[in-house]
Amino acid sequence: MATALDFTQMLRAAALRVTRPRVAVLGAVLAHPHADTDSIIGAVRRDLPEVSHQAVYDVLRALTAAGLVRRIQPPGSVARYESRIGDNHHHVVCRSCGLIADVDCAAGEAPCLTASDDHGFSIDEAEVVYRGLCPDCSTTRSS
Amino acid sequence: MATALDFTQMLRAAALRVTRPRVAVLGAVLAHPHADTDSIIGAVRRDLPEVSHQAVYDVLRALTAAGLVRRIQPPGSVARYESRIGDNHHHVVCRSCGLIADVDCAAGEAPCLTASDDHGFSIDEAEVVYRGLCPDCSTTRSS
DNA sequence: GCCGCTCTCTTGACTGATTCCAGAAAGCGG
DNA sequence: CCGCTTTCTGGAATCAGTCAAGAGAGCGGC
Repeated sequence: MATALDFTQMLRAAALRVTRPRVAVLGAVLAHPHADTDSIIGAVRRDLPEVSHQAVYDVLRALTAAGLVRRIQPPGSVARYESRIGDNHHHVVCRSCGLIADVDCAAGEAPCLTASDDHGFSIDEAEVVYRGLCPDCSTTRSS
Repeated sequence: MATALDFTQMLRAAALRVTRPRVAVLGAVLAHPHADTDSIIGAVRRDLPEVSHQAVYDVLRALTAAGLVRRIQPPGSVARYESRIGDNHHHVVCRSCGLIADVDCAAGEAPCLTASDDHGFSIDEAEVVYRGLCPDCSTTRSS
């Protein structure tokens, strides 16, 4: 498991100031993939009870801008953050319970990045959201 | 161009009551693809100045449930509605100006529906959002 | 064509996530 | 250790979307 020291180095590497709230938020995101902002605030406050939600929002934005975390916004849900970055993976969202799981890109690389007709757009990223039922909900529903 | 009569028939076919607000909303969505809720309210009020935003939200939900329109929620934007349904197409969103364009699925059918590892999920839909710069913003930025 | 049932629309208040602001506090380089 | 600059705190504001109650309107049967 990553330690506060690792987080410190990650922050420094991104040219960000190292503060207690930042280390805590970074640790929370690493520890809870796909956590929504509220959960992150809760996790952070277990270490630092006095952090304001404001600080968390601000830190998350800074981390996102620095590329240390990625922000995902599944339809019908609030913003979530994850720490797997740079590997072009996508997400499955359960229609019933909202569970999110990581999925590697269909062909192992980035086939979805190429649209058949790009309308003159210069596309630099593609995000894929699969919708369906997670194993649990699927079982419950069919039984 | 579709007429109020066509909308009436579409509503009846979907077993929905035909009301003035519904015809107007359906027409607005057909006329303005990718419009956000506010724009739709505005468009509807050009015909029926007295409709409440509530009615529009309600109608949009009814139309979505009936499968007459599709709701899309690009990250960083409010909900939008479109009338192209059932053809598995996706969207390009301009990072700079927010413009949205339709894109047919990369391989002409539905390759993106198959995830390499579905974690036991039963996937029934995939939504792809391409991110990039539209021609206008691309030109402006590079010049 | 009229009646009544039921669904839909209007009005207005409310929620919950996110953002804006100003001042206090804390990290970093020298 | 100092001072500058960024960051954090606390509180208020915004904005999309939702909830609720009562008035109004479509549809099916007569």
